[in-house]
Amino acid sequence: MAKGLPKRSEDFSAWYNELVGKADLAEHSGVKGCMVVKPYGYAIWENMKAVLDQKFKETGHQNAYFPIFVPKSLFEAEEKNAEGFAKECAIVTHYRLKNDPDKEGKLMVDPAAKLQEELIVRPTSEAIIWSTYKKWIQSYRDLPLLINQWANVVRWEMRTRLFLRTTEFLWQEGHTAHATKAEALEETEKMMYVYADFAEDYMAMPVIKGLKSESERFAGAEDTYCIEALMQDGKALQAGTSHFLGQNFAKAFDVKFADADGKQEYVWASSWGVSTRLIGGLIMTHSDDLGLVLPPKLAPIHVAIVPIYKGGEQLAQISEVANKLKADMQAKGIIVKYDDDDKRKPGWKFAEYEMKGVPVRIAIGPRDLENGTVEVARRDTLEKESLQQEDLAIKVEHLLEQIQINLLDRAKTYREEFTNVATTWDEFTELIDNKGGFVHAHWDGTEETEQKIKEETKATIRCIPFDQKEEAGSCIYSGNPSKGMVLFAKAY
RNA sequence: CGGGGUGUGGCCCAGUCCGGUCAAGGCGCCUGGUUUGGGACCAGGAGAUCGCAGGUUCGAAUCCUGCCACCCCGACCA
Repeated sequence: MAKGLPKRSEDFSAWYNELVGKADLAEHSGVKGCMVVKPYGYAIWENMKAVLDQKFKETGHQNAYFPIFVPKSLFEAEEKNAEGFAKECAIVTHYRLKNDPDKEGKLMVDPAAKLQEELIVRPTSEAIIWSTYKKWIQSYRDLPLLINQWANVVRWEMRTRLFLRTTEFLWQEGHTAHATKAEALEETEKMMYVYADFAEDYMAMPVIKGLKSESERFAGAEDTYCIEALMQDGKALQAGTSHFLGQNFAKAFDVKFADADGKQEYVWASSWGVSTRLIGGLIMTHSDDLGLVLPPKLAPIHVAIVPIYKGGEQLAQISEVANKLKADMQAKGIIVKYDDDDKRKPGWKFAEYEMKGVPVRIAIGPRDLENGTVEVARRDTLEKESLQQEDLAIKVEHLLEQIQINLLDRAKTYREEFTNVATTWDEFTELIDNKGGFVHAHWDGTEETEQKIKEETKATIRCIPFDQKEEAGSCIYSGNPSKGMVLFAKAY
């Protein structure tokens, strides 16, 4: 593993890219815009997935799986949704290759194997799912229908970045059907809270909950709820969205149900999703110039134990202590790696576990054998202290809790520092251009103004925060009346 | 889609302008030995049709033509 990372302060983008590689999270594949998620990175995703999956089930959802291909005729049924995604679709047109008569050993697309109807590789699954729901829903007794799917989707973006925006990515998408508007709205909001709780409690990533402006709304939605996080470079990251779809998809796919009075009604819908992008958010929220910093609740390894020894005999003595401590910690559900690999020196291992963001490192050497101690180093603050071996598992358990709390606190403090209010256009541009971060400002509510602000500053409305108070003001750009402030930032 | 790069052992890359012991170096890997409290060292060893296809030439990683792929910066988006 190579040494050192670029400094965040000098080139945040290069820092991020190199960190992803050096922490062994993912790498570029031979396929444009597509990544290989490596075991360590995938382990983080699995941890995220496990927690979210449980939360979805606790809120009454079931998992199912729908096809990756969407026939074009289904795809185009909900017009706005289709239009929104049309520019970034991969399309299957043929189903067979054959030997190329002109090029020995090469294959070509068999023109005889052209599909009658093209298949769209799902950029999202509303179409295929709602065409299925039509068959599943007849009566109010079939509602609510609460389904989640873990899947891959493809969006042919112009420009990609590992985890943050890849052509293919992993995500979950919830698709629910309800008898009433109120119920669908409640669901939409509920899932946004599930995401927000996950972001804060597990990722230690504070988020702002709010509503997207019309132009930022999901294609085909009536309303998009979102959680927005702030990265260390002052840019915002949309970390999750939950959409109230109204009856748009029900109407497009003719999904009606008989209510208790036998009257036919269109069902109400929501959809919501988070993706492997969360890993990008996790990285950019906590990590430092030494590498990844992971919150204990999502770290694949909680504790790495590094022996420091001279000769096999000493190693054996240390291993005895290490294995006992490891067993104690494991009994408390702490994931421990005892790294007695003789091919690496301690210094190398220290740097390696720092790069990989392991929350706690324990070193045990001859001094410790004598004193009955171990050296405990925490990744978040880089502090080291010597602790007695007695009750170490309990101490480490507490330490992991503290690290989890500290990471969230630190991220909150950072976000507070980089959240400001602008009352004039000058203040606004000054903040956006020079300081970065979130900027609260009055907006006249028009798409035109939103667009102009974006053109002139690159800042977009991240959301209309739920906890924003209603107050009369005047738009920082147009000077027209505003009903309240909204949240601006440059975004990923 | 514009702009800029890159493609050479598993990885990072030198060499390309100026064609000829040029396929160099570092990391990693294998063998042996010494080491081990912040990325060890010594000795020996294995590993490359220089992105692909043509062409020029006595001779091409190097020059010419065409193609392909990926990355980075923007516009578009999760």
